Amino acid sequence: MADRYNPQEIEPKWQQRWEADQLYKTEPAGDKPKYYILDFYPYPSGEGMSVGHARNYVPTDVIARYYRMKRYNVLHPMGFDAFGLPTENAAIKLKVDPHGLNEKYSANYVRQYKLMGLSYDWSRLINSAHDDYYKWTQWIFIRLFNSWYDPRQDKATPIDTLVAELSAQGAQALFDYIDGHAEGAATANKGTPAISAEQWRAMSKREQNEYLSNFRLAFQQESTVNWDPVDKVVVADEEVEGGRAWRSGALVIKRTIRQWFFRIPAYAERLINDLDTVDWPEQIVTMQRNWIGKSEGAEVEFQVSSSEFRGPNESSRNSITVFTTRPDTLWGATFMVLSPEHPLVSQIVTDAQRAAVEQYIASAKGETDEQRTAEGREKTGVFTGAYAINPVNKERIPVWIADYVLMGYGTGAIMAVPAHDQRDFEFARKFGLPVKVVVMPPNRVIDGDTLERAYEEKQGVMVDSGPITGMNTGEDGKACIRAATEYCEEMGFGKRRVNYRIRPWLISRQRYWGTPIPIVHTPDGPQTVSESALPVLLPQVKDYEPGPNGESPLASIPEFIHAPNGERETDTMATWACSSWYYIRFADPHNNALIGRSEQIDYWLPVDMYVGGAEHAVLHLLYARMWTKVLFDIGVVKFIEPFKALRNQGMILSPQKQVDEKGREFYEKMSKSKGNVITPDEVIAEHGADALRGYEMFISDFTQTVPWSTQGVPGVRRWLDRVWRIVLAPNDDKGPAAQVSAKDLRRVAHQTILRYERDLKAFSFNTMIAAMMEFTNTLYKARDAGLAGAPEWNESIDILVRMLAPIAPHIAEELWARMGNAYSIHKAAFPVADEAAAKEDEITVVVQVNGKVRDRVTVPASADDETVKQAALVTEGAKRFIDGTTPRQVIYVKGRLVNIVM
RNA sequence: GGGGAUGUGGCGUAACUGGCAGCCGCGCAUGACUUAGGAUCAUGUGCCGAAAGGCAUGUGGGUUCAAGUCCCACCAUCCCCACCA
Repeated sequence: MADRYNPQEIEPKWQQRWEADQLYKTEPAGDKPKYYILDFYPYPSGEGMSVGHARNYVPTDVIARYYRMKRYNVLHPMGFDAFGLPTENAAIKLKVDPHGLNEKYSANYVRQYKLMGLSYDWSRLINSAHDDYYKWTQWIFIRLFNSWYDPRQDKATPIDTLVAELSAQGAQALFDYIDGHAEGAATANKGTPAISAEQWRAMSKREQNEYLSNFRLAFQQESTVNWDPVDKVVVADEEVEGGRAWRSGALVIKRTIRQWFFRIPAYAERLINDLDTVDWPEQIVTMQRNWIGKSEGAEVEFQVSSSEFRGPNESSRNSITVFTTRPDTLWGATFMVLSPEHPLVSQIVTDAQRAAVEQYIASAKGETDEQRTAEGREKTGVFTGAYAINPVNKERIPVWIADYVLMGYGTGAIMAVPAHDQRDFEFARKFGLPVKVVVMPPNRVIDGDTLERAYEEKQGVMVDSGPITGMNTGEDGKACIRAATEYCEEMGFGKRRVNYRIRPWLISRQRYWGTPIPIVHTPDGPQTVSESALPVLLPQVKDYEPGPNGESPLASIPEFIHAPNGERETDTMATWACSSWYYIRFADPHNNALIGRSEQIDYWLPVDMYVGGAEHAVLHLLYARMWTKVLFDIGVVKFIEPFKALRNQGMILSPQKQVDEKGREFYEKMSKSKGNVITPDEVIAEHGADALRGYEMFISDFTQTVPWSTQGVPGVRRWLDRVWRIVLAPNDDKGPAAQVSAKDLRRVAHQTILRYERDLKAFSFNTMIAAMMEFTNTLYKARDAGLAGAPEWNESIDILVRMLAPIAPHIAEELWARMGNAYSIHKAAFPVADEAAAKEDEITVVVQVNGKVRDRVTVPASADDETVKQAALVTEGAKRFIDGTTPRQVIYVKGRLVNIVM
């Protein structure tokens, strides 16, 4: 009798041996086919990992191990997203250095990973807070700063090319091109003037730099941003949820500060189009598309009526440009609305309305996003006193300001068509403005009573609409929109325009624990630190608290600020910057001279399989895609999408069932504060890493959110125990005799290989484990049939243990050794399925009468259709129902069933 | 308001192209072996019914020889976006 399966004994033993032998060290780049499988690198928290974190690490490890056994050259690395507020806040609270905390937390993560038997190549470990890493984050920042997006080449280009163009011919040709191309607007900041070459040359260096920042891919701009009063830091739009900051949960307030941005809108079109080239979950692709928010429509220019205009400069002609997706409803525009922040407001407001307008602007500024967008909130706004002329029908319409028009979208101004837009309608009703119907739904007369919900009608016939009167909007309404746009273009007051919802990516943070921005502010404007001077090191500080007015802690260190040519930038980069390129660094992680040798990058990238949580759908995954495209444009990488395939794992919840106030059952997330965290450490201590790994895969469909079950791990442990016994002691504890032939056993073995590989590639890990359990059960039956020791038996055991190796690497290694094989099973080949052996030679066909199962019949797999039908017709179950009559129809579904229709 | 997902035994789930609903596991029941069992082995386990049989995949319709799967309507839950013109 063999000794018992004891994971506590064999797991540490093999883990030490593997580490000593560097068993999982990546092979050098070469001609072998490669497979790069990557987990979202984690932020290492002081709490360590829960069993929920292992939900993706285990399956990716299984895949990595599988591809190694399939003789691929596999890159499976790990790193840490170490910068950021949680560590910094912990450091402030504990009054310690965040550098030290980072090392401590990361080391604990590494310990836990090793405990789980994960096969990362630890020689490639990276940490985004180490200066040999953030040096290259700074290097990319410099490239962004020194680039702009040339719409004529449709790519990022050195800023010097723009400087040369400006001094030679000015910006007019560039802006003519942008105006003529509906998609080109995101190249420059809104309102950038088209200066002449003379004007450019007359500018001071500082003014020139100021002008160029309208084009740079990394630029600083005064801007109203979300301010988190608890963490004392600005947060990006993407980090605000329901008016509250993502991390601290504090209500954000608006603040106007100079901030650094990346010009991600310039890449909007490519970020949408290239989604067609990736194998990602449909849901994530949709979310990215919605986030980028492409809208096609038109820009239309409205002249401000001169008779009412009493601005400081009587002779200037003001006009308001609006963006609309419904130019066909232009004839129904009965007023205009500007955003309170619109620069034209102060110029067009009449003296009589000035006080009211200024008061409104002031109160709008003081509001939080939550107040502004609260559910059911009534529209607010103020009349400016000015009027505009609707260019299509020359009607004089009033110009209002209201906070429901956002400065950040479109032109910050709209034409209001209350008959066909809900928001405009609500506004018109509140302030008694006229409503004019221009799209008449079929079979319906719109009068005062039915006006209320007229905007819900999407189709109809155009009325009172000049040249498009009488046109039918049709199925999609595109024809009228096209006709109206063409009319505007002919008449010269409008043009086709594509608009994107996505805003510049806010990247600067007024905090200590981040990558310093490699910029020096000189009298001539901001300049990048020279590449040879990188990295700009994060200095040691005594106090990590941000200043009372939100200054970075770095601002209080004179030695840091001082640079030969000016003052250093004291903001740091948000961690999104670090994570936007780390997957590239793994190709050549310790190169101090280059971001990575191109032969390494070209061999390993892009990532073949990227696995992590769906919560990063529009944050990290969008930013990383933009950086990849910039690096592609400037020739650093040769791929346009960083992650060929993406999969999202579901969350694991606490096993304790809760009941809400309505009596409904639910499960909570695991969290330290709720005291319901289950750690891999405790599970491994009791049942071993292999059982934990097995259950992480078996628990549910990979993408599903599911509560942990404390009963589940022992169930898998029991299976491993059964594997242990059937391999090492097949003749102990025999059951009653069973009917399994050697051929049957061999067939199941080879069928299991096929199922295993199919399920693994489909991320169907739960059914993959189920297939392995079934195979194990078959082996027990085969033992009871007296097959132990037969050649087919030995082959099956060999197959079983090899297939077990990716799932449960420790027990597989131990069994492999005890079977007398040479170390290591993880260097052995994966079994190859014999398709012929996997084929059934008999099939059992279900016999249905009128769709109900009445019998079943077993026939040779080679039997032809007629033979099977005849066999079915003469079964006892069928005969009882046929009862001498002739069936109307007999349907045979190959290998599955015969349906006799009476 | 817009977009998306999900709904199957007591529980986690499975079901390939429209073809036997419930694989695998948990739990439970009975038995065996045991000084003992939170070990192991065997058998059973959707519901109703003694059985024959009938009923079952959120609800109601439809298509089909055949529907968990396709179509229509509805209900419930969850996620994302949201005064985005």
